[in-house]
Formats: sequence, C-alpha cells, structure tokens
Amino acid sequence: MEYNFRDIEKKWQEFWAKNETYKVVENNNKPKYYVLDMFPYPSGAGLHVGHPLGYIASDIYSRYKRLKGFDVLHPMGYDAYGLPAEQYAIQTGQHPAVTTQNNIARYREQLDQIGFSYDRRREIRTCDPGYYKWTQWAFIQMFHHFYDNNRQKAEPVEKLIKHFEIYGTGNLNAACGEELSFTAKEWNEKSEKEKQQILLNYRIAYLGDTPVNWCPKLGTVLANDEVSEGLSIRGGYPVEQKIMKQWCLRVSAYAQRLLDGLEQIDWTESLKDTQRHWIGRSEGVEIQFKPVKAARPAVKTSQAHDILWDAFLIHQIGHDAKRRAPVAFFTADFVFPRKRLIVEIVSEESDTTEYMQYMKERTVVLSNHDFRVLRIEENEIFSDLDFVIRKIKQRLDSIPPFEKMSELMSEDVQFDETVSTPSNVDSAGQEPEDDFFTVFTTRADTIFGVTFMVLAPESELTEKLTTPEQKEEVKLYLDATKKRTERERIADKKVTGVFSGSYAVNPFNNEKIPVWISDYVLAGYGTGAIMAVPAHDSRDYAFAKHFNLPIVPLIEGCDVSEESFDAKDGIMINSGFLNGLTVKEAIRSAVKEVEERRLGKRKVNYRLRDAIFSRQRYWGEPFPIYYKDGMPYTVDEKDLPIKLPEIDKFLPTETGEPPLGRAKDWTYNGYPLELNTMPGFAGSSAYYLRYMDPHNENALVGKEANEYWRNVDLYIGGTEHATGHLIYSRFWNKFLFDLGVVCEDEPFKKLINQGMIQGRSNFVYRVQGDNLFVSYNLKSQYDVTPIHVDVNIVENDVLDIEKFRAWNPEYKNAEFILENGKYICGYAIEKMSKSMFNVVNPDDVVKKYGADTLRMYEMFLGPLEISKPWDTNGIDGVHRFLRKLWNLFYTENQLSVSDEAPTKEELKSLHKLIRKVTSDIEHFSFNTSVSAFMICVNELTALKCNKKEILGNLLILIAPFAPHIAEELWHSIGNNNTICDEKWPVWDEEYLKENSFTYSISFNGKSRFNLDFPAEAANEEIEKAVLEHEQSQKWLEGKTPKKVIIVPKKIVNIVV
RNA sequence: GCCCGGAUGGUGGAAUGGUAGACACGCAAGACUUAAAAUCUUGUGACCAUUGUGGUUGUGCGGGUUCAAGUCCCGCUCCGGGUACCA
Repeated sequence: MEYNFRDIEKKWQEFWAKNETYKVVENNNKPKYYVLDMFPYPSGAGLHVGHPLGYIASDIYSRYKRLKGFDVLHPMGYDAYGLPAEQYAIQTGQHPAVTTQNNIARYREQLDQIGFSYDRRREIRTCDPGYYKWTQWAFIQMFHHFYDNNRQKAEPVEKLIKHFEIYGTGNLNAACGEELSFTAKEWNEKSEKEKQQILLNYRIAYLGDTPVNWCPKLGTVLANDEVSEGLSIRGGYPVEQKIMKQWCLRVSAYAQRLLDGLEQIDWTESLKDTQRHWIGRSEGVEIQFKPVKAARPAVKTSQAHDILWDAFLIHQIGHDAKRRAPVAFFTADFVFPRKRLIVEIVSEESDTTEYMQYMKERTVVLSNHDFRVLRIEENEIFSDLDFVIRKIKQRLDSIPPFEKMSELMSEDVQFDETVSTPSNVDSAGQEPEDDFFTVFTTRADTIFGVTFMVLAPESELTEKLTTPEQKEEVKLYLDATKKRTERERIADKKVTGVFSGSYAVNPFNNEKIPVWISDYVLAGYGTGAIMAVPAHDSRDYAFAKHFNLPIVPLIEGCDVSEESFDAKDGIMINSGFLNGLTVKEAIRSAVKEVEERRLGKRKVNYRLRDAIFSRQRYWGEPFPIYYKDGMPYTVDEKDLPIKLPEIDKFLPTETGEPPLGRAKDWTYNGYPLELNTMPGFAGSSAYYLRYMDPHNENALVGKEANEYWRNVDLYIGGTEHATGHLIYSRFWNKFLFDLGVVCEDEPFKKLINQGMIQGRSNFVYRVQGDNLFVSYNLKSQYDVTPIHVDVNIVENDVLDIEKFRAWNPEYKNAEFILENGKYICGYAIEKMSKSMFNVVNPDDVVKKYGADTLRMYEMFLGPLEISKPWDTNGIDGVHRFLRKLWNLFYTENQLSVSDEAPTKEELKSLHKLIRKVTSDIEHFSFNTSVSAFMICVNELTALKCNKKEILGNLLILIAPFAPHIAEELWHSIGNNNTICDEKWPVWDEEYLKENSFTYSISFNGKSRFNLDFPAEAANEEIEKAVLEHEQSQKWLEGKTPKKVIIVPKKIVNIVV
C-alpha cells in the first residue's frame, strides 16, 4: 500500500470529529495543562502559511502533554470585532457580521485541514452576545470599583462613598485622575450630579477628558499601542492629538503590580523588557518652584530694534506693524500682516554660514506662505535711519493690500490697525503668583544647573504663568502646536518654544530663572512641567542652544560645548553643598534636602497611561451604560447583554455622532444609551477565561472550572501584542483577581513568541522594451528589469513557462532565454504579501503534500522564535521522510511488521530518539526533533527494522508532529485505541551505553587522528597508549609533551 | 538616540567551552528507464595535494581569557525588531 495521505488525513479527521477524540473534560485524577494560542482576527485574505506556525507548535506540545498523562485544554476561537470588517461595510454596505461570519468559516475550513486537536465545542467568538455579555459585565464591575492604593487592590465604590461621608477626602489614598480635596460636610451637601462627577474621578472604568489619538480618516480614537510613528496601525492614516471625553480604564493604577508580576512569570527577558519600558517606572522627586511675574520683554532687543521701532512710531508708518511676532514657526522682528511683509535686522555677529543657511531656509518657508522678507543691516540703522525708513515705506507701498488673513496666523487674533506701543516697563520680580508650581525630576542633583523651566503647552500652568506682554506670542505658539499632528512633530525635529514672560525662583540658590513653553514637555507625564538642566539633558541642551540660554556644567571635567553630558557619573561642581559628591550621592543628598526643607517629596512616576476605551465605531461591544441628567449609569446586570442594534448605514450621523446614533430606540428605561462601542482589545482581554467554561450562563467562568484550569500554562503568539493585549489582559485579570472572580493573579504563566514567516519572492528578468525574459544567470548580458512573479508557478526557482504565459495576458506571447533548458528565477526575502506575489496558502500545501508534511515542514524550517523565510523548496525532503517512515511498515505494498524481539542496535536507535525528542519538545526545539526523527528512520531503514516494538513506540513519538500518518499506521499494526490515548515512552539508559569511545587526539588544540578506547579506560592507560602511538611521534617531532589533557569521553589534547 | 535580538557552506539551519557544518534542500556524478519523472547510490565549506593516508584554512571584523573559543570577556561593523521628546 502506498502512502496515500489524502485519504488517510480525511479519514482520521472525520473519525476524530465523530468520536470527539479531543473533547476536554475536567478530570481531577490528572494534572491539568492549559495551552493557548493567540486567537486570530479573521481577515478577508484567509490564512497564509505563516499563520499556523504557532498553532502547530502549540498543538504538538498539547498532544505531547496529553501523552504524558495531563488533562490538556487546547482551545481555539476568533477575535471577531475589528476595523477591517467595518471599513469593508462602509465601502460595500455588507454587514460586518456577515463579512466576519464568512471569514470565520474560511479560517475554520483552513484550520480543520491541518488536524489540530482542538475541542471544537469550546470555540468562542467575541461578537457572540453570549460572549460579550461578559465583556460588558466586567466593564460594569470596573465602573463600580476604585483602586485603593493602601490595600493595593480594587474596592467597591460604596466603600469610597462611605469614606467621603465620614472623612471627606481626608486620609484617602486612592488612584484618581485629579487630586481633589473636600470635607465630609462638603460632600454631603453636594448634589447627586456633583457626587457622580467626583466619583468618576475614582472609578476604574471612568469617563474623562483625556488627550487622545484621533484618527480623522478612521473617524475614531485609537489607543497608544494602535498608533505607530503617528500613523494608525490599521490603515496607516495620520493621527492627531485631541482632548475628548472618552471612556478610560485606570490601567495606570495597576502599574506597580503589572511591573512586579513580571518577576513571577516565564516570559522571554526581551518581552518583559518591552513591558517594563512601557510601564516606565521612574523614581524621583517633585520640587516646588515659586513663580514670579515679570513684565520684562522675553528676549533682549538690541538697540537697533528699539531705534527702528521708535522710528515706525515717529514716521507714522501707517500699516499695522507688529513687533517680535510669530509667523509660521518663526519669530519675526517686525511684521506687516496686511502687506505680508517681514522686516528683519541682520547684525554682523549673525553673519555665519550656519546662520545664512538658516535664513535661507526660513525665507523659503516664509515665501511659501506668501511672506516677503526685507533684511536691514544693523549698521544701516545707526548710520542712515532715514534711508532705511524710506526703503521700508517704498516696499510697503509697492505691495497691494492682502485681503485674506493668513491661515497661519490664528484666526481669532486681531491685529490692531494702529501701531501698538512697545512695552518698556521693567518691573521684573514684583508680584508673586499665587502658590507654587511643581516639577518632577529624577536628577535632583542637577538643581544648581537649572537655567530655565519648561511647561507643556497643554499644561494648566501655561495660562497662569503667561504675562500679558507675552500673551499673543504664546497664543500663536499654542495654536501652531495644536495644529501639528503627532507625525509632524516626530518628522520635524525642530526645536520650538516660546517664553511665558514669567520667572521662577530656584529654591536652592534663589536665582530667578525664565519659564518657557515648549511641546517637548508632555502634559500627560509627571507634572507637565520640568526644570531644565541643559548641561546634563540632551533635550534641554538642544532647547538652550536654539534659544541661546545659559548652560552651566555641574560635573567635573565634562565638556558641554558640543553636547550635553547625560551620564549619571562623576563628581559634582558648581553645586553648593553638593560639591565633591558623586552623582549618585548627590541625588540622595539633594532629595533629602528637598524633603527636609519641605520643598517637595519623593515620587514614583509611571509612563503607563490609562487605556482609552471608547471607539466611535459600530462593530464592537456596546457599552452597558445609559445617561441620566448627563451622568453615566450602568444597566442592570440582569439586562445583559446589551445587544448591538441594527443600523441603516455604518457611518457617523449627520450631527457627527458615532454610528450607534442611527439606531432606532437606542434607550434603556427611557434613557439614552452610550453611542460609543468598545475597542478591539475589550473582547480579547479575558477570552482565555471563557474557554475554561464557555457555556456558563451565570458567570464569566464558574468557580470550579476556574480553580481547575487556573491560568494558561503555555501561551504562544506574536510579539506585536507586547504592549497592547498582553498588558490589557494582565490588567483585566488582576482586576478580576481583586474581585475574587479568578484565583490566579497572572493570566499567562509561560509565553513563547513565534517568529514571523517571511515571504520568498521570485523574479523574472524582462529585457527593456521587449516581451523577452532572461534566465537569472544570463541577465547581466542584457538591460533587464526584475518583475515579481507568482511563487506558485515557480518550483525550485524554475519557472513554469506555460503557467507564466497564462498568468497574465500581457505575457501571453512572452519569449525566453533559457539556461540548460530551464528558466531560473531570482529571489528575495520580503514580507509575505499579495503585492509581491509571494503568498503561499496552507490549503495548497496540504493538497499537494498533506497536513502532516505541512506540520513537520513548518517545524523543520528553524527555531520557533526566529523569523525565517518560507521556502517551499525544502518541503520535498520532509515529504520523502514521511514516505520512508511509511516504508518501514510496508514493503512491496504489503504490511510487514514482525513480533520478533528487537536487536540491541534497533533499541539503541529508538531510545536515542526518545531521549532527544523528549528533551527537544520540553525546550520547544521542534526543528531538531524533526531531524532526530529523520536520523532514526534512516538508521532503522538501514537496519531493515520491522519490529513492532520499535515501530509502535516510534509512532507514539511522532504522533504529536504527524498525527494522521501515526494514527493510520498505529491502527494498521493492530491497535484499536486512538494513539493519543497511549503513554509517552521512557528511555532506558541501559540501551544507550557505549562500550567504547572514539577519542579525538589533538596536539596543541588541533585534532590530528582518532583512537578508540574502552568506555571505562583509565586516564593513565589512555595517555600511555596515545603517546606510544606511531602517529603521535610525527606530531611530537621528538619533543616531550608539556602537558597531556584527558577529558573522559570527550577529547585528548597534548600540549607540546 | 535608547533597549533587545542576530551574523556559521550555494540555501534553511545543527553544535552542555572539547573532531564546526548534524538534518534537509540544492547541485554534480552514477544506477534503473526507450525517455522523462519518481526512486536508489556516491560526492559536496574553500584552497592545495592526490594512487592513497593527507595538508592549509575556515563560524561578520579587531583584540583577550583558556590546554582548547562559533560558544566566555572587551572594542567595533553590518542586519533585523521594538521604542521614542517620559524629565
């Protein structure tokens, strides 16, 4: 009988389904093991050959664990909510539920062919109401809980209310958006609405004004992990910053626990590092600075500026002149907005090449915005002011008035018709501003080097500290900043900023330092304000250089003429009481001083932000939220799920509301329901719990099921979820743990990242301007263009010419220049994608070679964690191997297995394999186990082994990898049970013992010849025999060996 | 910029500090065949020598530790991934 994989695979897949071979039942007599794959989002393109890689690995491990006597849970499901189906719906009108259903059916079909051991009755889909009921349920719990920092866990909001009623905010240590302060009396006097408003500030699921990533093209906000380099991950559309009222999850409250939890789980260090970095704990100190308002102009205006400005007044230049006005991103000396003319004073000092280059660029930018620039030499003003004024007048008169106001200038800033009076009041340091403002720093040691302060544009302080004189300039800057998308801010590394007009007093040396505003400081981190130490922070340095602010070095011997010295290393100077200390000592000492003088307190900050949980989209879970008197309330749990309603169009309403605004009667007990839906990560955050108990209608997961399965023992998936799903899931799980719903604090004990499968593209080489194609090695003789060709019509880099002609009508009459009668294609490793014609479909591979070959070949490609290209070329070898395995059982199409006792050699080959494969699977080194199988089958073939004892065990070993062929042969040698119910064999060292060992004899580390010795030979014996050997004489060259090193069962090395 | 990986034949890749290149692909030669495919056998890092045992060299580059380094240490180069004004 031939190895007919098609019939065999079909037969056993049907058998397993019918007999529910892979049905999972809790069994307390066995230890449990939970193996999980990251469930797929079923896209329209279907699976390509890269997708099943992790699924195959997890399936092998699951089957192995089952054979080892574990009760294994190995489920699969679908992450069914997502943007692509909705985008498709917008384009075609097809309901996303239909698209999703079709895609899932296609995925199912593809997966079923590969022979996975899933319990299909546990399949889940996140868009099923029976599933998302529990997503909504969890959200309701988050709404009704707050985070108690003292107890480090979520507590019911009722407790918080009780606390407010008795103590107000006194003695409260809870995670919140904004620190509030009120007494019990004040609380009790507040209205219901006010109370609700305050409680939102503490809820774990809360509605808050937050800066969001708004993607206009997708019409929705996105989470931080859904944005990369200012573009949306889905679709690659630009993203901008916006303040919006959104549902958020207080993930930040769990920052420390998320960080600590990493210590207890078995993930790769690099993945843990990514999460640590994303959480971004930093220890530092908050320091208060006392602000003083100053009315002094921001930048020293030179004498020439003053003279010219006065001249404008005297000469009554009847245009709307502005002094030091921002235009685009520059500050111009003088602007005549109506005439779109800029007048600039150039001094001799500024006559450097660098400066000229800058001026050139600047002129280009300004002229792009219809501004002309007139440059006046500083000398001219001193020598012949009248001439200068005439020149400017002339220029102004020659320009017709410009009607349209520039879109670059803020629309709501009106330029006075008359010349404004320059401010010449110098009353610096007069009125102290109300209390203090606070900065966060990890480098308290550098406090003596603070030469300026910087506020984030969005900071509340920005408005407070801006002086009237600087108001316009600041406003223009803020508007310009707002307009820039994140992408522009990243792409354009230019330093920008504006002086606020205010100063602050350094509490350590009472120096007065200017307060600036710049978008390099983020409102959302720390206090939204920093103390800038340009000598020891590269960003502060760039800012100081650009605006010509002083730089004071604080570390002995450091050179800050070209760049800042950021290292925390060296001895302090210029730093008062810190002088002479090392940086590390100085930090400690400075922090102590800050605390003792009550200037501030130690603080730990986290980079991790709360998760934005609203999407202005249709295809997602509806919120179980309705609004009464403008405040959100949760629907009753008994009314869950709140089902996604039908709507006519999948677009926002005319009034700009999310698509759910179109739903008829979208109310709850007469109150309007929330119009946003939940984001993609909502449904995937707790799915692993649902598999434990998928049909439970009374709980997300029953207590018994949860206590049996506990958490995922092995999780396999891609690294792309490192900062999204894998953070949210851990957070979600910890929250449920606090509630006592789940019994484990961490959801995924061990995690393995499978590498990406890259595409291997093929090329043909077309001669320029001709329908002629040249084979790879001859192409250098012609002028050719490489063209991607479908890899499915190329085999072992040889092009199927007929298929190529049929592939595209353009090539119907193509001619070829061949080598050795073949057309050889070039190749390149690229991402697997349709446009490169390098997508390989698993169905095609299964059709041609069978599922077992696909499974083994995917494992044979290389280590699981490494990215590697899919190269169909090697697959024949694996297929050949399976046929060789088959031929151990069948000779001349006749089953020929004997019951004879195996020989020593046969036993040795088998037991070597048992040992190797067992250890390889435990280490997820599946590629080397495939080699081990090949070696063993080669050996047994050479030995003509047909012993049932050997072959039966071989089948059990290979069953996790190639379950169909193993099952078929298992039954054909007379077994009636399914092979997965067998026991994993154990190796016996007795069979592996060697009675002799071949030593490599080296001289000075170089291997020269081999000698056999009995395994138990004594070192002296070996040394004597080696030195007496005739070959040794040649290498000793008559000298006496200095040293002889003998490592038993390893090597012999003679040092001459 | 910072963090993490990686670099071994024509290709994918093996190698607890102990004979580098397992296993497989590809290629070449041969057997079978009218022929092709399939299958089987042999060879296959490079260079030199060759009747033969052989010799030299070799794991991105430069140093070091060691009897012995692909493997450990120091300094680079290149490639891949992640992340980014996080004070």
